[in-house]
Amino acid sequence: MKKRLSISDIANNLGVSVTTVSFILNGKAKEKRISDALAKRVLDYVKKVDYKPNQLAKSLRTGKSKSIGLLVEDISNPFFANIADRIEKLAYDHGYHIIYCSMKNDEQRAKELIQLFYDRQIDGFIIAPTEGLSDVINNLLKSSVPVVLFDRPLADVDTHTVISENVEGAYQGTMFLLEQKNAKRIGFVTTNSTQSQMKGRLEGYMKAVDNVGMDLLVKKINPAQTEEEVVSQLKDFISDNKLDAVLFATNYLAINGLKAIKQYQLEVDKLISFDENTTFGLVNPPVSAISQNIQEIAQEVVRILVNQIHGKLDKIEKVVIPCNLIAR
Amino acid sequence: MKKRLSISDIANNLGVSVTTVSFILNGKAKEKRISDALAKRVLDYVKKVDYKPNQLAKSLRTGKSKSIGLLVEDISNPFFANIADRIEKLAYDHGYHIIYCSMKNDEQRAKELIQLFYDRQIDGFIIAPTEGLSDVINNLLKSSVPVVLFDRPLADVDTHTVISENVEGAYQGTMFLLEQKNAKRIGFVTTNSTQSQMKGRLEGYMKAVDNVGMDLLVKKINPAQTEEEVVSQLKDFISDNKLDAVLFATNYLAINGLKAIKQYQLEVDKLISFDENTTFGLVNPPVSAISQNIQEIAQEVVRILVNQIHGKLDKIEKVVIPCNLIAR
DNA sequence: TATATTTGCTAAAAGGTTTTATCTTGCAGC
DNA sequence: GCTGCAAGATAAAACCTTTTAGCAAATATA
Repeated sequence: MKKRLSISDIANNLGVSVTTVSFILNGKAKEKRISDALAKRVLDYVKKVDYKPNQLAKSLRTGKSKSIGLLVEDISNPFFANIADRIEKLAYDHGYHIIYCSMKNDEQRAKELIQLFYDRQIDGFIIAPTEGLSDVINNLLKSSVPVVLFDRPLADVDTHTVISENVEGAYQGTMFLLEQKNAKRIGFVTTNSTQSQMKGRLEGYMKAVDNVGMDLLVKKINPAQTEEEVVSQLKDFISDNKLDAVLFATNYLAINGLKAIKQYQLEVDKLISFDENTTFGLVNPPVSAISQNIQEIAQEVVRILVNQIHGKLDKIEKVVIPCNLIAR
Repeated sequence: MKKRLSISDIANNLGVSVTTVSFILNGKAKEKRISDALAKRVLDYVKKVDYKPNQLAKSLRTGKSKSIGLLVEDISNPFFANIADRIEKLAYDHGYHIIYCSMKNDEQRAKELIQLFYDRQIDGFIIAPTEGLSDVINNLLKSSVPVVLFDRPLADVDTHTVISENVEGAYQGTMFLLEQKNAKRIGFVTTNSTQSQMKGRLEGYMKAVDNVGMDLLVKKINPAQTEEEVVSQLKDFISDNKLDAVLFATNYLAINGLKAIKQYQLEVDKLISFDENTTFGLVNPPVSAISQNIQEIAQEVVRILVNQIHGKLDKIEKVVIPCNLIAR
């Protein structure tokens, strides 16, 4: 295993000082009055031997690591997977790379990970937080570490956030069921979590239903249950309440709803869900979608974080991105 | 912004040497004959002030970073997203964390990323490679960097690999269509890539069809095309060849096949696809699946890589994991 | 009593950068 | 012949660890 070249190897081999090589490599040749001739000689040699600086040493010295920590609940959820994919690409274009992690309901582990990332001098964090994370995120902020939250803000954390227009999205989705689908009894299925995006969606549903004086029909599912339990509860909810339409607050619930409908041959056929899914047009009944604008969310998240890292942000930004309704 | 404590701050504040603190912190107190009293004093103090060692400095000194690079084609593909999720968890249990990246057909970028990860002294790589990556991976191996490939080996790269039993899986899938579904004309849809997993699946299909002397009906799709083009080609393939059954070599193709079937109301109703998808039971016609054993693949990948990093592996391991047939 | 050995601890180098402060030389101005 | 300044380069400190080699005192051995 060939030992890697260091900057001092370069300096020795060329008979110049380490400082000089460093200046040239960092584009400070002019500023530091290194002669063009020498600069060229160094650059040529560096290219010839394919020298690459040790990033660890660089980071240690500068305190910057050119990397961003991305924490989501579950990378195998298509919404997060897609957004991770976009964020990764955008960050790369800014010269940052992503260290990601999924937290999977394990708060203890999430905290450890944030600490771990912090120990690696990560330049900033992008987090779709769970509720117990307020303290540790506030600690980051206290240490002036840039943090952007997305998907859901935390009530007691005051930092940049990028979220979807959940209330309006759910409102439009419900109105779609009312006006286009002529629904009479619309159920709303959500989780028992108190995450803000879920509250927003419930609010939008309620607003629309209240508008027309329809009954509020809400089911809160505990996602910790087995799939069978969830499916069976959804069946009961749909049939007990004689629903002809359902708004699902998230993808995962819609899919379990479809399973219930198929398995128990339920009548309900006017469905809409938050978050698009490639197969929503293929299932029976088809599922319309309130689609979050993933590309735009990713763009804003990265823009804000990078600006903040570069110190170009003075006030806290709270961005809200509209959703698209995909009618089916 | 409070400056972070360093080990020398600890040493100064306690009036002991840096060396001593380091030894104690690294559990070498006994071995280095530090008195229990002092060890306790240091540990108590470290806990009290919540000191965390700087991982960069640690890595710089030891040459180990306790991190693993995971490179896949596209993290938003559910197969990769799920496997990434599992790998991440298993690696964490071994004290490693994952730096992931999706390469998105951009070979140039993939090469840069591998170099970048290498520059950060990543302890090992897990890669689902594309074909142009042979050289750069061989370079890693030449520098004795541990590498495990999964999903698809590369013909000209000799390292550890974990793959599914593609030939057998496709064979069983085809036999299922023949024997259980009583299929008469079975088409096989794959991509135009020459990746080894695709070759294996084709081989399994051919073996089964040849067995019974049926016609070979194969369509190779260029995935660079737009969705409409793909859907339209699939429609032509299915209707021109009067297929009554189709085996899709991958998830993405099956979904486009379903779109073609729905959009053009095709007759074909005996479908099976590589890779499971939550909605395959909900669509019409339902899609059976040749499901790769994601948990086991992740386990083997991590086991091999960690062993290799720890120098516990002398020979090259080539692991093949069976698939499960999910009949619908 | 003199010599080994053990105990308990530490100085300093090493790892590879960046950056501050400084050094030498040549030249212009007077 | 002196001063001041610019050009062109560099030595050394700093970032924070780990680890080698070794020191001083106490204890054991002969």
